[in-house]
Amino acid sequence: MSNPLIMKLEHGAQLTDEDRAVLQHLTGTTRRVARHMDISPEGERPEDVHLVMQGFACRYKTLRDGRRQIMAFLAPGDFCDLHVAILGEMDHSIGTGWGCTIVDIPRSTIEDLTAHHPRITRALWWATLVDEGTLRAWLVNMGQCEADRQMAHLICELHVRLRVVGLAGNDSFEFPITQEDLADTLGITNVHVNRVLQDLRAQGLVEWKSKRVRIPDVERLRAFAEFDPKYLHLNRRSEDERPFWGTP
Amino acid sequence: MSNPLIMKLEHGAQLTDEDRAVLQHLTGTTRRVARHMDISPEGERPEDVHLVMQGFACRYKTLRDGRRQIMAFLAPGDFCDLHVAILGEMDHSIGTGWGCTIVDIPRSTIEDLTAHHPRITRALWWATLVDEGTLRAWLVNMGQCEADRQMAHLICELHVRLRVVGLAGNDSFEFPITQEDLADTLGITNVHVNRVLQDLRAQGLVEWKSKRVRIPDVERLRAFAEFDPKYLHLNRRSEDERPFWGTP
DNA sequence: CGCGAACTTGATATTTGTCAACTAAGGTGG
DNA sequence: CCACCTTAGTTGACAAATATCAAGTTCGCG
Repeated sequence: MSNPLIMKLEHGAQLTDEDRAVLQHLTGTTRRVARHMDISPEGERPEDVHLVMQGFACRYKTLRDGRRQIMAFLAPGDFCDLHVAILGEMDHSIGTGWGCTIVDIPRSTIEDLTAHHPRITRALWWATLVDEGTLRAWLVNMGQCEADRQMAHLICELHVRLRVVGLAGNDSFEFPITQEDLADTLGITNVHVNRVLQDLRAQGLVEWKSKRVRIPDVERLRAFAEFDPKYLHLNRRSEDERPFWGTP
Repeated sequence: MSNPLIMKLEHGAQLTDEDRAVLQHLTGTTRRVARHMDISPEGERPEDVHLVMQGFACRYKTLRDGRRQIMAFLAPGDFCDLHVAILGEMDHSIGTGWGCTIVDIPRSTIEDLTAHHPRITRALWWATLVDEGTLRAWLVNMGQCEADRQMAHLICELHVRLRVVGLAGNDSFEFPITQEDLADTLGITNVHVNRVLQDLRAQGLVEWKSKRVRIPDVERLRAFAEFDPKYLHLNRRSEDERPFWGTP
């Protein structure tokens, strides 16, 4: 079983075999979205809920003068717009930075799900609240840290999140993003991103070569970034402690 | 009727008279919390849900070296930690910057409420999702805007939010916060806050004298800040359009 | 192999931070 | 009601972080 949604939600609630079966058979249309396309543009009132199955999407907002801020990376197992129905319409856009596979799930399917499966409902709200916690962590990061710490923190976060869905090894993961996109994420220029990365490489904290990120010493990078994964609220952490924290 | 919680939730769902009556009689212990006190410290697993009734609280996180980032201002009608039970424990702190009145509501009371009043439940989730939208707006603001725009944007947001609960007039409101706290909010130094404020004053965009903020020309400030209140998802906006947008 | 996108580098400008002093405001005890 | 004292706000000189602009260089793909 390698459904990223299930792998993720296991960390947010105690699922039963029945819950897992229900999630495994969530029906929807699977489609491949090419790079630089919008999945769900700002202002729309989406009929479907969108779930990332493979690759990465991102939440972003474009300002009038063309500047762009990326507010979240959406990895496999992440919903793009789960509860947007309550708010009415999207106040930002969802795009694929680099191409990904999406499942479009009718809103009614989700409503069915939450009407009959309380543990799943709870897990879905857990995921939403973790998204909010992640946003808070990004805000702290952006407000209080210099660019090198910010970058390191982001890498640490991605490492943990991708491990949860089986997409990161002990010390590395694929992350096909340009330095320009990173700049729009951290709120700095692409030139500065480049310099910061070189600096991290020179310090031996990060290797980042052609879409693959490697972290030679996870503990050292976490210390540098003052990274504490608590905000991700991965409740089954005890089980995963060993693999998460690297070489035994 | 001037219960700020009801005034706010009216914007998130269609409440009935019965809903309003239930909210009006929400039971809890009212207490006054002095300035610079914590209502709900990081790491705690609070028994009660905390609702601000008067004055301001803030969500914040302190880093090891003492730097602090304020992530939200909590005004009358705002819950501090409504859904924290799902996450397990607080990943940040709630404090009173400047003294406020809080109602401690037992978690069981909230659970009763959501079990029997679907419209209220929906309104409470709406409030949580708006908090998340606000956080996204702050992130965009912080990532893409210079300090003067950030400050202007924050003032525009507070103006709208305080109008909703009847605490702001057409062009002014009370906001008892120090420049130091503002600095921790925008991620800049207090010295820079001071200079930015003087700049805004010189441009005639904002008056801010002894805890009272006045906006001589709301439209002009909004244009300067590129402020669009859509992210606050105030659904009854049509009714309020006139007073919100100033002189007819 | 060639072309466009992504990445890298250098020189310089702007924004913001740091430090340190000073002034104004508000609250308290005499 | 005043003197004092603490806190908040203001100012200036200078340093550091980051942006801007412009020109390479490398990489990956057709």
